[in-house]
Amino acid sequence: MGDSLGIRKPTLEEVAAAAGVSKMTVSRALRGAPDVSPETRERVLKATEQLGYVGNQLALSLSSQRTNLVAVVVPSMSNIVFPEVLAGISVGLEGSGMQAVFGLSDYDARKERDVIRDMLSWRPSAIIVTGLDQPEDTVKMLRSAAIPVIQIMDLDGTPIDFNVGLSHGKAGEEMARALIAAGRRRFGYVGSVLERDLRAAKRKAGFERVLLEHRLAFIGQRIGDTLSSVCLGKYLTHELLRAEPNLDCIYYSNDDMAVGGAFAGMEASRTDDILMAGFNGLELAAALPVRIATSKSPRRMIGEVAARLARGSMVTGVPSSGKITAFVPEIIGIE
Amino acid sequence: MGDSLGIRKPTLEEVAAAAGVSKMTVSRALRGAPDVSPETRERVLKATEQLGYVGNQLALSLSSQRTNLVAVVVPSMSNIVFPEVLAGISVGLEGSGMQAVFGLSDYDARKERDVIRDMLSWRPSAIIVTGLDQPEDTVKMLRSAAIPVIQIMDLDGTPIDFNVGLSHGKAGEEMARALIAAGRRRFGYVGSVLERDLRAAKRKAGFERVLLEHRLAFIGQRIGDTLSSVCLGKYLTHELLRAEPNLDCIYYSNDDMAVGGAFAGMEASRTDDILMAGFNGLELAAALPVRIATSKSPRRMIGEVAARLARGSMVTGVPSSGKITAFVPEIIGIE
DNA sequence: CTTGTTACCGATACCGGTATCGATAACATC
DNA sequence: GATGTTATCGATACCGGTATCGGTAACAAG
Repeated sequence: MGDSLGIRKPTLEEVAAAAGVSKMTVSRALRGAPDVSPETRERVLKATEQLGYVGNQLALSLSSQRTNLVAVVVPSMSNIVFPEVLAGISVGLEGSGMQAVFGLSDYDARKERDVIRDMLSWRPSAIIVTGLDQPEDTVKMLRSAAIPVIQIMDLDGTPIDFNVGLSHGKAGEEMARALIAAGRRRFGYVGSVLERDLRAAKRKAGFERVLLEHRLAFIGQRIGDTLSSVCLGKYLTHELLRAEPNLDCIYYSNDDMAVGGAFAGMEASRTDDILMAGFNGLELAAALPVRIATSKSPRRMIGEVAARLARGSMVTGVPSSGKITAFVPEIIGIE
Repeated sequence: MGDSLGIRKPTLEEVAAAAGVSKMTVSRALRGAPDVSPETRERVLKATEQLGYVGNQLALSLSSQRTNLVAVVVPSMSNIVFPEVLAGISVGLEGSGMQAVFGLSDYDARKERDVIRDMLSWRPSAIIVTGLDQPEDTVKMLRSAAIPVIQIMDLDGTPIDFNVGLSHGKAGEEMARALIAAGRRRFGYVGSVLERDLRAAKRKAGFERVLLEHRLAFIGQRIGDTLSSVCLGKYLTHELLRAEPNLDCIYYSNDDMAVGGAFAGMEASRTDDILMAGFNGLELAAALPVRIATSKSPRRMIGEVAARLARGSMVTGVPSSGKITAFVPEIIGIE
């Protein structure tokens, strides 16, 4: 407990006593408000220093009726995507004095609702949530919070307030088009728990729409029942390659799975005649000894833009940018 | 702003008015305190429901003089290690009603101090920080916060209060011993910005101590000047292999770098005569088509234990477990 | 009928800040 | 000397909860 368990931290009142002024004057001096003489300010600052005074955000926020908190809810931390979004948010918040409070929903709508409720009880000045597919009661809660709701990552749906992301349906479509244009015809699919990762499901649906347009379809697919991972991707790919040896392309639910697929391809010596396609554009994918296709999602940027919107809301109550920020992922690794 | 910008959220007072009781009674009813008749409780709950009342943690915490916040400061989010620690913390906190507030230090001591200061102004009931090497003024600040300070990941140093992690010096030593026992003799090293990643530096120092014991030394090394990544590991490894073609083992600052190294080895067709050794035991490393050696660090577990300590502190003020929780990483991938 | 006892509830004082308005003193102006 | 102006500061009332104590009504016991 430090070396002073139980010793309360000094309050404004105590600093005031030490400086021989009222706490109101201390408050003004520390905030750099006018109406404080230079000498008094000096005395106050010295007393603050000596006592090691640290402001109390609880009292500040309660009193001033606004917090510098931004609530962030993401589904998972087990692949690098959401951490990078968080890093982007952290960078975007830098210098604003705002703090991110984060919670995990674990791809579970009920858990998400509970986490959001907990968050809202802190009266954050903005909340960033993942996706647009919250159930009705969650949406109602978010609306009645009367703060900007920033929905990130996804674009396919009706946003509550602000929306920063990309269309996963279109991303799937574009990838399919690019692969077909590159001559691929015999497609397989490898993914995992799509009923939870709705964005992956949207990409798959988009991909299939385009396949259908070309009178094509997935020849074979494997859906895992654990969270996506490199291991799972590798395992399922081995399975799929055994069952359908004549595939010339496999679309994966994301890059983690696709990298696993690439490893499986290497182990099966199928690196030349089959192309693995993922989603995200992980740094890892670029370093791979074999080429894989992927769509580069602007994860950091999404975080930064979301943070900017949150910042704006603190100053003006209304962010300056538009309601929807749409990104179009760049496809790389084909040809 | 939802559909009700500016509409203040209902307060206890308003719920009380709606239920026809005093706000004290509402407070009691909602907290499940005794001294409330079943009928009154019912009325209160209905009013709460109708108004969509959500408690105000600011007022609660200020009034009760304790928060359910746990501050967490980690250096980075750009590899999967710290996100997994955060996930562990999140899991460990589950059901306790506590919230994690997180900040990034970016491997920068000054930034870390500022972030910690900001965090402390929220009067968290515990704080989790990374490593034991905070400068004096930061330590002073942490001590005077009069809350449990939980230092994680590292063990080599003097903890402030609680310490959960492993000895990176020893981890380096053990890896060196294991590799030497397996017959490796001609070692190289690849790492990045060690003056910032102090734990990687400790591992390297430990590794070198054992090398010295055996009258060995790194034959060649490459130190990058950007953050560790798969790409960087691959690039530096190619460089090192060109400069020192007769190495039979390369020790890396972590698994990201080692995986990059493995890719370089594959590209240079050196998978049979040289072993790459990293640190962390990433899931990715296990899926690789080639074997690499690594020490499995219990990242999730460290997070969970830290969270448990934080929880304990909220109830009793003093966690029940011991002051130091030491893990010994298991070495895998040799033989 | 008086006196406890118990169950339930409200009034009041905080928690540690900020907003607002009023007070005081020093100085300039008439 | 009376008055206005400006700079500086303090007193007070909040913010939205909780802790604490006291009050009232109903019922049992004497």
